[in-house]
Amino acid sequence: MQSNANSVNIGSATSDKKPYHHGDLRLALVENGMRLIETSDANHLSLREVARETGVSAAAVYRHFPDKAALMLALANEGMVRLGAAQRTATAGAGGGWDGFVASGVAYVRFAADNPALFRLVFSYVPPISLLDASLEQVGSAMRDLREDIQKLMPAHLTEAERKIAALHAWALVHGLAELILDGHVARDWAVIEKVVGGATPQLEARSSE
Amino acid sequence: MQSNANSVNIGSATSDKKPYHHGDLRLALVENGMRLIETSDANHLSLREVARETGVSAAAVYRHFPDKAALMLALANEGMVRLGAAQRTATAGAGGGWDGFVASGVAYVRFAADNPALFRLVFSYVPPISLLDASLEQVGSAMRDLREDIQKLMPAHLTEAERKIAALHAWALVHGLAELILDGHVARDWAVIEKVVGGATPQLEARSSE
DNA sequence: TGTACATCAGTGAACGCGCGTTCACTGATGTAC
DNA sequence: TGTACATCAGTGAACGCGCGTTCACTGATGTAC
Repeated sequence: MQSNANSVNIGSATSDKKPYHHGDLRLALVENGMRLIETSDANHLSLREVARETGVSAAAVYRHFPDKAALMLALANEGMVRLGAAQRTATAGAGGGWDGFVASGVAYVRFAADNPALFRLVFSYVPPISLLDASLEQVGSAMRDLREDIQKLMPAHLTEAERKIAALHAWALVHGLAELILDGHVARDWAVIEKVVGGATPQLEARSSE
Repeated sequence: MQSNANSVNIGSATSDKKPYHHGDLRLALVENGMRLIETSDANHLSLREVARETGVSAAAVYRHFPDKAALMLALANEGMVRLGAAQRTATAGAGGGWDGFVASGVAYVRFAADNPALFRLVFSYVPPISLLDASLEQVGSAMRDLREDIQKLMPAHLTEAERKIAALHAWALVHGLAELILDGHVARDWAVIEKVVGGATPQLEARSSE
């Protein structure tokens, strides 16, 4: 099945881009889109660019995706999956517990720093009108997994309400760090970032000394 | 000097937009730009749109700004100023101290929620290559003020290094909340947000119970 | 008070660009007889 | 084994769009004599 002989672009062989060989164009589009969005510094990815990179006409994309949003959603979904994987790897690597929790947070920030455009795509494309559309479901569920992963890592002695607040605090903290780094307001200083994510926050101290 | 009689667009009186009267077009552009960006839900503001809203040709903008980036920078600067003002008002309203600190953080989040496009413009347009350009200086300094305001509000008994970490923590926390709200991942539930910003974080508890 | 002139903030038409999307089409593939 | 045909994933040209920016221009304003 996976013969690599019958190239589609025999006619337009001038392109030096790696030509797409018959097989799964949908997959090739997503792969090339991911490569583009990992590489690119701009935070705008166009359908034509993905098609161009894949060595295929823009119209060909419409055989596999109803519109641009659907293509972007596929990329966002893949990004979401990778972000989750990076976090889980980090948690496991740190041996769980508090260190694992911190490692997971740092991994979140590092993922953003390493994949700026992808990170932004994930969070801007995931939940627009959310639950109605079926294709959004899988992305939505990846996002839900991420939230639940955070909650699972919370200290066990907290009440449900406390866990919710604490999880949101943790998420917002790493998300804010990520965004500030991407916008250039905060340096990629991992020693500092680890301290911020893992360190004690001043709030408790301030309260107790009030 | 501020005669309001000599309208510039006598010829094209078909427009029902409030016509621009001679005076300070630069100011009018910024004002209308601010109104547009406060209103708009999209996070893209075009030079032509601002000119249109002001009732003036797109080319007229170039009498007052060298290019689009300069216009956007002016808007970002104004946004920065307003954000700072909102925070200082909130701090003062809460009477300083810990409550003031929390109020300042909540004001930051609320400002973002109320002015999504403006908030994003501020943070994306402020620091690109930063210090080299003179017009960037004023925006840069407004940003510096904001950071210093945060640091000033930190508990006094911390060391310089601790303050730096703590300030970054606080900033990242509210910034992350803001972004997550703008992307629709977190609800505009101000009771919850106040708890997240003002509440004790789980980190310290987790560490002490480790 | 009147005339000649420089200044300069605006106009509006045009430019080239890249975009998302549509459309009639082509040519290879696989199946039915 | 050979022929007729349906399927369908691709092409490439075209569409309309809004954008940022440039350009020669116009017409009001203020000044010099």
